[in-house]
Amino acid sequence: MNREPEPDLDSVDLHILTELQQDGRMTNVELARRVNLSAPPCLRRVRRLEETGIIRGYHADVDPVALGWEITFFALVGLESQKQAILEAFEVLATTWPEVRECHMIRGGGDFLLRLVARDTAHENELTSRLTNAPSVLRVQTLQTIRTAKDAAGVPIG
Amino acid sequence: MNREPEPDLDSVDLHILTELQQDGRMTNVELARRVNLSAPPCLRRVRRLEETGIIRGYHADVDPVALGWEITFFALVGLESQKQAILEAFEVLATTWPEVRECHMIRGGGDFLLRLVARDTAHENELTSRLTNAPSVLRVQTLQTIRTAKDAAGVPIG
DNA sequence: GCTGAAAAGCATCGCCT
DNA sequence: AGGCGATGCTTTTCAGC
Repeated sequence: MNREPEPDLDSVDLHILTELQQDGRMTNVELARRVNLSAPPCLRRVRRLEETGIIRGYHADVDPVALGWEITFFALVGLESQKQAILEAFEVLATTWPEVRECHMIRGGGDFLLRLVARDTAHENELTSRLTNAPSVLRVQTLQTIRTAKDAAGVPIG
Repeated sequence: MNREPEPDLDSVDLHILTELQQDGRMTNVELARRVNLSAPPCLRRVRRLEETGIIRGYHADVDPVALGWEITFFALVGLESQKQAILEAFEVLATTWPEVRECHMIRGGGDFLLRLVARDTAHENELTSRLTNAPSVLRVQTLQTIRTAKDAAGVPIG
């Protein structure tokens, strides 16, 4: 799990990453077949990609609506100060809420972009006002997703 | 792959989803051990979750920086019209670019929130101006991520 | 809807190229 | 580095509770 010096990836590695990004539960035998390798060297490559931190993990992609999370929304939150302590306090608050799934600090000072899920409109309103009333929060702009045209896993490869 | 009527999930199903959301490559035997089941019923439950579309897939989580995508940013794009044809044309454009990883239509009319990756600052600037100059685009506000405090897979369970 | 046994398939190792 | 063959697990099916 280092974060280091560009561990040269050849085209087979990139092919492996493409496949696993698309289907992370594929068996090693199937993966090997797709990248034209026999199973043992294929597995060795996968392990190396995991150990160097290029593959950070594998996750099931669960449908939020099926689990009762009807609303996905983003919130652009402006804080009243860019002081380190204020920013960190907000991060702690945001990352503690289970409904906050992502919390990104935005360049330019004192802003955060959050992705949240809510069970319904009332819950969304409650989350928004909890955000608005949180310490040091100046403004909250909610961006409610009505349609997701693309939600690609990971990054482009190749 | 239906999108249907609340297929009642018991606590074991929720436990399975929690585990696979966290480690999507866990073997079925290990999963069964964690949810206190023997392997066959555990596998049947996983298959059922997959078939009903509650589990939509599995993805390797690949480190963008390790693959040369140094910059992740969001773009809030305002269009000059809310006409269906204009919105759809923009969606087609956005989803076609490999650098656009997510494209969400935002409630309130004519806005999209995109998540993009770029190889470097020059590439980011190029993408931003390609967006700004795209047909029907009125304004583009970029939100560059400088720090991601939380990036949780999926949704809260339980 | 579970368990347990059994067959088939897979992961993984050591050795060779 | 990749491939082959052997071994021990894992997956998967099927009978029976």
